[in-house]
Amino acid sequence: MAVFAGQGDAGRSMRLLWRAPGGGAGPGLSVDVIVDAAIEVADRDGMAALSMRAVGERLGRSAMALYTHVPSKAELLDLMYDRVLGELRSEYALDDGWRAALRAWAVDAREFFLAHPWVLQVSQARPVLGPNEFAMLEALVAILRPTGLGRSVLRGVVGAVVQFVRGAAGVIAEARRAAGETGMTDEEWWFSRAGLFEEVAPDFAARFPLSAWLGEEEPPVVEGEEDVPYLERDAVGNFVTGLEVLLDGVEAAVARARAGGG
Amino acid sequence: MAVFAGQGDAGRSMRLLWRAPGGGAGPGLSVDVIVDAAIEVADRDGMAALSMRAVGERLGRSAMALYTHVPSKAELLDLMYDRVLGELRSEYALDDGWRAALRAWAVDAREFFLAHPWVLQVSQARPVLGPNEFAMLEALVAILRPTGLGRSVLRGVVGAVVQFVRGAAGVIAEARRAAGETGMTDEEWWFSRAGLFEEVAPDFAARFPLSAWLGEEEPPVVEGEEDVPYLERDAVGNFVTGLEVLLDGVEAAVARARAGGG
DNA sequence: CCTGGTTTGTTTATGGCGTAAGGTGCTCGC
DNA sequence: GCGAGCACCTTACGCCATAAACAAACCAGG
Repeated sequence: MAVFAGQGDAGRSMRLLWRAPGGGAGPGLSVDVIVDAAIEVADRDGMAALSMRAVGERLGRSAMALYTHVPSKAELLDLMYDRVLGELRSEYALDDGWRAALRAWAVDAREFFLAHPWVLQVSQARPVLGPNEFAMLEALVAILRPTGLGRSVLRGVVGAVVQFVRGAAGVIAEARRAAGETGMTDEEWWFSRAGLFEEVAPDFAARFPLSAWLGEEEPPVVEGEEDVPYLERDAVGNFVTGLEVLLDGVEAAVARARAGGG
Repeated sequence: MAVFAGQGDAGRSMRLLWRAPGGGAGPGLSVDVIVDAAIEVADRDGMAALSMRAVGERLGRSAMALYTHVPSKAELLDLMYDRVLGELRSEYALDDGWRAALRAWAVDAREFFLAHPWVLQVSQARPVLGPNEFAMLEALVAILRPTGLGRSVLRGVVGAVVQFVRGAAGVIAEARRAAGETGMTDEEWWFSRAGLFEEVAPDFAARFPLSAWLGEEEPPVVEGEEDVPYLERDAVGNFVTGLEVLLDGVEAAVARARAGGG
C-alpha cells in the first residue's frame, strides 16, 4: 500500500527534516546513519522489506535502538524520502530551450525513480515538505517559468509531468521487481501467461478486437538497449512516445500564453 | 507499498478470473461473495485494513475459511481488481469528437479511482489480465483508433493518459485518506504545517523563490464545488488544467498522423 | 574522586499480519 | 451404513511496529 508518513509529532519531524545535516559523527547511532542504512535496505530489497528490524540489523543494533533517534517508522520514511530527493539535479541549462530541458528533467527523474523505486510508494498528499522536495519543484519551475506560462497553467503542467513520469517509472520498476521476485524473466512470464490465456479465453480476439490489435506487434529494439527485457522495452517505448505527446501539449500551452500574454 | 498480486498458481488465478460469474448461490461462502466482501472492506477502510481476518469477520467466518475458495490474498486482490474494473463505462459516444470522449473517459476514470482508491495500489506491471482490464483498454482504444493514430503512438497516448489520471486521482485519494485518518481537515493540517514552517525554515522564500511564487495564490473555488477542501481543490484544478494540456498533445499527434498518413 | 541525571541501548511483551497444519462434523455416492 | 470429500474450525509459526521497563555508559557538579 502507499505508505502514509508523518503522522507523528509534526514539529519534531519538520525539525529533523530542516536541520543542518551531520552533527555528532561519533561511534554511536545518529539520524543520518540510520537514514542512510534504511535507504540502502529499501533500494536493495524494496519497500516491503523495509522494517525497523532490517535497518537495525544492518547497523548491528536492535530494532528498538532506532527509536532513540527517530520517532517512528513514518518519520524515518519522511527523512529517507527527502534525503534521497537530494540526488536529483537542481539546475537544467536552457540553452536548447525549455523543451529540451524538460525532456532531460523527465529522463533524469525516471532514472532516479528506477534507482529508488520505493520513493514511488511514499504518499504524495500532504507532502513531506522537506527542503529537497522544494529543490525539485524549483528546478521544474525554473525550466517552465521563462516560457511565460501563468501560475495556474504552470501548476497543471508540473502536475501532469510529474504524474506521468512517476507512473511510467512505476510500471518499469514493478516489471523489474516482479522479475526479481519470481525469478522469471518477462519473456518467460509473458509466454506462460499467453498459453494459459488461450486455454481460458479462446475467444479473446473476438471479444476484444482493439486490444488484440494493439498488442499484435512487439515493441522494437532500440539501439544501445538490446538487452532490455520484453515488458520493460515496451514500457520504455511508451515513456518516450508519451513524453513527446505531453511536451507537445505544453508547447501548445506556451504558444497560447505567448499569444495571449503579449 | 504497491501490492504485488498473482504470484501463486497462475493457472488457477486465470481460471478464476475468466470463469462465468455466479455459480452456486447457496448459504455457504463462494468466490463471488468473498470478493464482494473484500471490496467493501477495501472501499471503506482502505488497502491497509484489508486483511483476511477482516474479510472473514465481515462474512461471519474465520480468516482461514476463505482459503477453501481463494488460493491466497494475492489472487483475491487480482479478483477484486478485475471485478471492480467492471464498473467502468465501456463505450463512449464519438459524436462530439474524440477529444470530448477522451475527456469524459478521464473524468469517469478519476471518479472511479476515487471510489476505489485501493485500486491505485495494485501493481500495474505484469498486469492481472482479467476481462475487465481489457474492457477498459478496449474503451480507450475505441476512442483513439478512429483518429488514425498508429499503433505505437497510440500505445504511448494510452499510457500517458492512464498514468496521468492514476497519478492525479492518487493525490486526491491520499488527501482524503489523510483527512480521515488524522481527523484533521486539509486547512487545519496546512495551517499548522505553515506555522512550523516559518519556525524551521524562516529563509524559505529566499531559498526557493520560484516555489514560493507558485504557492502564493490559493486555488480558486469552482462553482458547484464550494465545499471541496483545500488541498483537494488544488488537486482538482491541476487535474483539469493538466488534462487539457495532455489533450492538446494528443491533438498535435493526431494532426501529425493525419498529415503524414493521408 | 564520587554521585546523580541524562542519553543510548537492551529485553520483553502486546496485538496485529498471512498462512501452514491438523482437526471436526456434515453431506453426498455407493 | 459407510467412507470420501468438503467446508470450516482452532492452533501455531514467524513476521511486523512499538509500548514499557530496565541496564549500562556518559557527563556535570560537588
